[in-house]
Amino acid sequence: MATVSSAALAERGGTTAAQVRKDLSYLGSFGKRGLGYSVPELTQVLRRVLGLDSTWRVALVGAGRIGTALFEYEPFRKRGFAITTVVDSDPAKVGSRMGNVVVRGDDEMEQALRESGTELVILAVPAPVAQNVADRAVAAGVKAILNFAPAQLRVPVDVTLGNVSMLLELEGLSYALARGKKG
Amino acid sequence: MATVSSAALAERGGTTAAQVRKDLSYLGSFGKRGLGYSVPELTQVLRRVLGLDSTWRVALVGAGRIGTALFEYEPFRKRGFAITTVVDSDPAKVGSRMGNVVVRGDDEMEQALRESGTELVILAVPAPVAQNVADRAVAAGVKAILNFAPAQLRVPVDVTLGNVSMLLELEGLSYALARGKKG
DNA sequence: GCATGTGAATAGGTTCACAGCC
DNA sequence: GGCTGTGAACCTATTCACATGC
Repeated sequence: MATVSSAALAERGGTTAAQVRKDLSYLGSFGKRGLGYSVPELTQVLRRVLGLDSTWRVALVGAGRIGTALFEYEPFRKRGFAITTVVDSDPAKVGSRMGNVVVRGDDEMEQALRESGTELVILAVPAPVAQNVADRAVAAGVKAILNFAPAQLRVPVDVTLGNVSMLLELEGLSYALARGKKG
Repeated sequence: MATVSSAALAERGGTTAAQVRKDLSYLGSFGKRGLGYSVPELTQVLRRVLGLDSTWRVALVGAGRIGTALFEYEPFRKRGFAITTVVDSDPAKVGSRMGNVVVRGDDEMEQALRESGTELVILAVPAPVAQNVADRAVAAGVKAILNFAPAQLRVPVDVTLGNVSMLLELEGLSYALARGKKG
């Protein structure tokens, strides 16, 4: 059984079979009618499309509690996202090691990003400074930012921004709880 | 100037004025034509609707790196989300203190959730055990779960599930980078 | 026979545009 | 005059349903 049906994928992913088929159809038609999708072929196609077969230079800016946790976050490593540059503004941390990466100072950020050829920055800094750090990262040639700060960042169109909104999610649950009491 | 226009809100929030007006219109019509929205009134309404004037009992399950970081995450505290129960499966951690909260063992989880009257659980456990822990939390009366594990959880309809998908976001950026190289 | 791939139908959500009110 | 509130137009995304091919 090296094959999987759209219904099975939907079941796992919490969506519908039609949705799965429609989405996959945009990547070409490599399903076998009457059978389903070949698992090896499917993984290969998805890895390629998602760019998971390439290796991106990833830098972590902000080595506070969240940043440190992300540095060692297993799911990132498992999928091949290795953080090779770390920047922090705390002088006490600069020069120390995280794994085998030496923490660079905030004033060296642009240089560190450029010399490592970083394409992707994980931004784990306090909200008030997030926009400023993002601007500097963009100026240093970064093409994608994963923002963990609860702040609405503005970036140029050629830079991709991803947000991890822990606070918004929590507020969403608060909303649901408040509604639930009523209804 | 204790008033703000939909255009100004849109500017800050990275959306459009029409969108802001449409959304706010569902909460009643408390804007003043020709002026905008009263800031105190707007904050009050939003706080009430989001349930931020209520205090929810929040428990943290999983006191690993991510969990510990969340426990001390400033934006949560600032908005009034205080974690008053912590559970971890590591015997070395059980009985130790985080702030002034004593860490409870995994086998005490249901009891700890029940005796604290927890409505909301922050789930910061490894993906393979996330569903099992979620099921147990639901059985213990939890009504909302904020899941940090890269896993698609299944919960009853009367339980609200929020996901913080760090890995998915990162994969999304990988996709954008891969596309960007081509186009 | 069974499951994909895909046009057609539907639903959902965003944008337009303007009447209404301050 | 300026800005909200909202029906209508529009656009995007999901669901349906079935012809197609293994």
